[in-house]
Amino acid sequence: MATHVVNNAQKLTPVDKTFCDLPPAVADALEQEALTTSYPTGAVLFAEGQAPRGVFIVRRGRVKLSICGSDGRTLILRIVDAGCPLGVAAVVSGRQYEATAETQEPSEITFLRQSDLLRLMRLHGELALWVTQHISQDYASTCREIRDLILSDSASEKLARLLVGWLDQNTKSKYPSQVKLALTHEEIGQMIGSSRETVSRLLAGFKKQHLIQQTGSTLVIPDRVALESLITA
Amino acid sequence: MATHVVNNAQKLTPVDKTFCDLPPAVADALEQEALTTSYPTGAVLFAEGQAPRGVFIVRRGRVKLSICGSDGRTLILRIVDAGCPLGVAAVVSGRQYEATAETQEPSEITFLRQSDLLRLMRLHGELALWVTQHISQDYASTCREIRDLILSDSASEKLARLLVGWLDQNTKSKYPSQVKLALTHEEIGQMIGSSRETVSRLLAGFKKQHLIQQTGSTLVIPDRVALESLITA
DNA sequence: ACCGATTGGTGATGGGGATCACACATCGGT
DNA sequence: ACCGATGTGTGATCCCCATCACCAATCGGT
Repeated sequence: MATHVVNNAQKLTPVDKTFCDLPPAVADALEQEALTTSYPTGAVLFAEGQAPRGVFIVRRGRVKLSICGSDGRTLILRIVDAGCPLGVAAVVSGRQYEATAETQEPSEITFLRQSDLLRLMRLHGELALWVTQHISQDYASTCREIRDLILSDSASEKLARLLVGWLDQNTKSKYPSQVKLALTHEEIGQMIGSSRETVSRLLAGFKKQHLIQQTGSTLVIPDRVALESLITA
Repeated sequence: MATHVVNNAQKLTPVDKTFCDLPPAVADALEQEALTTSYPTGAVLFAEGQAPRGVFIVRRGRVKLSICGSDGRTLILRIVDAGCPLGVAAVVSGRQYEATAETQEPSEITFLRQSDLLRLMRLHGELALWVTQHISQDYASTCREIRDLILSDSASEKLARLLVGWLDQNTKSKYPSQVKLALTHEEIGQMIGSSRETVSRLLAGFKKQHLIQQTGSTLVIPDRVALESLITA
């Protein structure tokens, strides 16, 4: 694991992002009922198939959302950053959690019980709307995931798409063509539905074609367009 | 197409299912604003990528929900029966429709404009909740789809799972081990992410193993357990 | 009853990637 | 500085299934 860049960037407030884009009144109401806890790396917030207990809101850190098949193989749905709620759909619908949530670094996470969330949703229309928006967003991103993973389907295309996607999250950073590689090859494989070895080989190939350069855990993508040209292929 | 079983079962009311599980007051309000139309087979209600105009509620008939990849291949997300709303997530989030909706048989469909839905949601808390529930449901089913399609991944396993799924929708029918085959092999392929030929071969194989019998467009699955045993494999 | 169009069956072939098997690198702790 | 654990590089092999190529069967309309 090349991770553990333990955040030293934010020490202004105890918790940097307040409750996301929620109006202060609602945020306060949430804060009243909620419980914020620190978790170490590898903590499982909830597991696929469990009955919903409540929602978890990532305040600091990163959480891996994954599902696993009958044969034991794992697919990572997405990596969730601070500001995002987890398990909302399950809590609202009362069905079991659709995926497993596991911290990828030491994280601070706010928990809100199912009953409290539902009550507050009834009280605050904005909260209900916020919840609904987030679920739709998750739905949309899952649909994209399906399309990308099933209709591709060369592994190199999927990997290229993943890398380009990472670039897109970095547009505001100082070096927008750099990406911190916070995942093992195995995990990358679990994101694109292929094996560790294939990822290794593909990355090597990309380097040989000068599509990427790697120094330590930093990836540089000099020519984004070249990488994108693999995708339509 | 072996379809066109044009429903002769329900002629009691002009539209059988009223607005699903909605309380009458809300249903009436919807009916006020909504517009119900008859569509022929093959009509496209909305297409992946379009800006959301409103939601479509299937009152009678069946609608195919699909996405398509850059290479033109198609994946059918699910077949939607009467009583279900379509395009809700897109309308609520304001993002583009995530999939394409196309009628599979002559259908009656109620359309409700985006602005009207949002206004009514604000007025009727139950409606907002209903919407949210449906989106969560779609989200859950999409997650299942991902798991089944990516983590399987022998094609026979996927097909077996599909067949068993069809059985589950029939539990209340007179012959719970029979399934009306309303899809072409090509479409089945698009549901499990494989080719027409593979589906043909697999079905032939299943017949040879006496896992299924087919007469006309009726499938009989004599031993559900045997079929399920393919899934864990 | 005809004929074009859509659907279904089945062989042959090839390729992409999973899997197995090792060796090397790197990390983290005591 | 050592050593086990974890992650990475790369060859060899093999098998599933997409694809191509045809033909048979069935449907649907006039």
